[in-house]
Amino acid sequence: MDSQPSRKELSHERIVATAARAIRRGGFHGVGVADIMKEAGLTHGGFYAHFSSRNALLAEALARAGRDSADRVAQGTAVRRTRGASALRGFVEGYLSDRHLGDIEAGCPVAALVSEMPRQAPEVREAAAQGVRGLIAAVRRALPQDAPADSGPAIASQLVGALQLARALGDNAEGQALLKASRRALLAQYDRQPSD
Amino acid sequence: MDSQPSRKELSHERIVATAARAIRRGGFHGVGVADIMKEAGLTHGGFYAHFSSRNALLAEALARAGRDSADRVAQGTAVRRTRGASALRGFVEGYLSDRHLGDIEAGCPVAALVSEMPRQAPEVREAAAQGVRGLIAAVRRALPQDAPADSGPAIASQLVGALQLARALGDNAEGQALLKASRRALLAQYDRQPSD
DNA sequence: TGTACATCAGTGAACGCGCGTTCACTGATGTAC
DNA sequence: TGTACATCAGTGAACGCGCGTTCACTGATGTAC
Repeated sequence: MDSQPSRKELSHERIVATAARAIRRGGFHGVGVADIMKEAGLTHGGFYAHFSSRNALLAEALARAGRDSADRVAQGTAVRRTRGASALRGFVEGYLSDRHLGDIEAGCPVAALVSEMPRQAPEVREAAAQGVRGLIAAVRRALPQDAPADSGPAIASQLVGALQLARALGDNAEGQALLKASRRALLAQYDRQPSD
Repeated sequence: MDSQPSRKELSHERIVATAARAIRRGGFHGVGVADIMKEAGLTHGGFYAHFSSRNALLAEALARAGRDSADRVAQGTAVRRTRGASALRGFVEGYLSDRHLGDIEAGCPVAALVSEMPRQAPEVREAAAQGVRGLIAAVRRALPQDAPADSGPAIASQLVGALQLARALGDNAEGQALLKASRRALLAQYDRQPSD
């Protein structure tokens, strides 16, 4: 198995990881092939030895961003659980945290990119749809067993929407206030142990 | 008063209206100055007699899109109210309708553009923040007087998020199902006369 | 263990293209007498 | 009412620039004997 990644595989990996951050920071249109290659420590000429097109990289980077972000969210949720929070509370407080508000680059790619998704090429859209499905599934996993079936998509919508609206208002008091209001409303409705 | 708009004012108006649709269709990066001017029946050379920069147009177009969309939503809500729906139900069913799902171009600019907003130039961001505030205010107006203060931002988040996630999944059964789930969850929580 | 050669990953110049912006000019509109 | 001129809105060519993509080449890695 891939115990010894080749030099090329290492470069590929590095390019994808760089792009995964870059698209969340600058949007799908925001960063060019040359920028990404440079940030990965390479020159742009070698790009097409790794990817058949710019869109192929975008699709791969989006999938990668989704995995990275899911790991991060799961980790944050776990930490909050050890402090006694329910799974849902842990998830919501992590996702709608001031930290996530400010850290687009390492945050949820769905929140960073959704409104651009419908305008992407088919291969990118497919990766985007997978990202959305993955987020909904993650929310569902954090819900109690007896939660109504509709609440997965509904909560995912609220999480994504709130983070985006807050970011549009700015990483400041106004944005943070919106985040806090959404956290409260969400937890008041779905969580068994209201506090905060 | 401006009873007789000059020829130039008419052109200006036409450019802004065209751009207001174009940015929702193609995103802030998706349409160029020349495209918009052409679609408005002009040549691109005259652009800078109307706007100091491309960003100035984007800001104006965004504000215009917000007003147009608010009018449309208010109208749809009014129609639903005559059929006996509560203000909130009318609002939610209009905003999360299959029609709105498919009609990005004439729909809510916040849903069409939020995730791109934080990456825009200051003047565009300001118009964007106003759009978000306007949407939250519109939601608040549709809420019963005794609704908790947090629910305005929370519901606005859910509306914007759901429409976007549905669009990312596609204007098809999957997207429509997500929309329906969100409608249900929202109305079950906030509306007094559950049905559907 | 060392040499000769083939393979491979990455380089950097070049391409065609579309973009935002500028500007000298034209033709239409409106005003002065 | 008609002519002469000034103002104004819009035209179309041109600019510099950055982008995605291609390609001939280089230097390093790995294999054969």
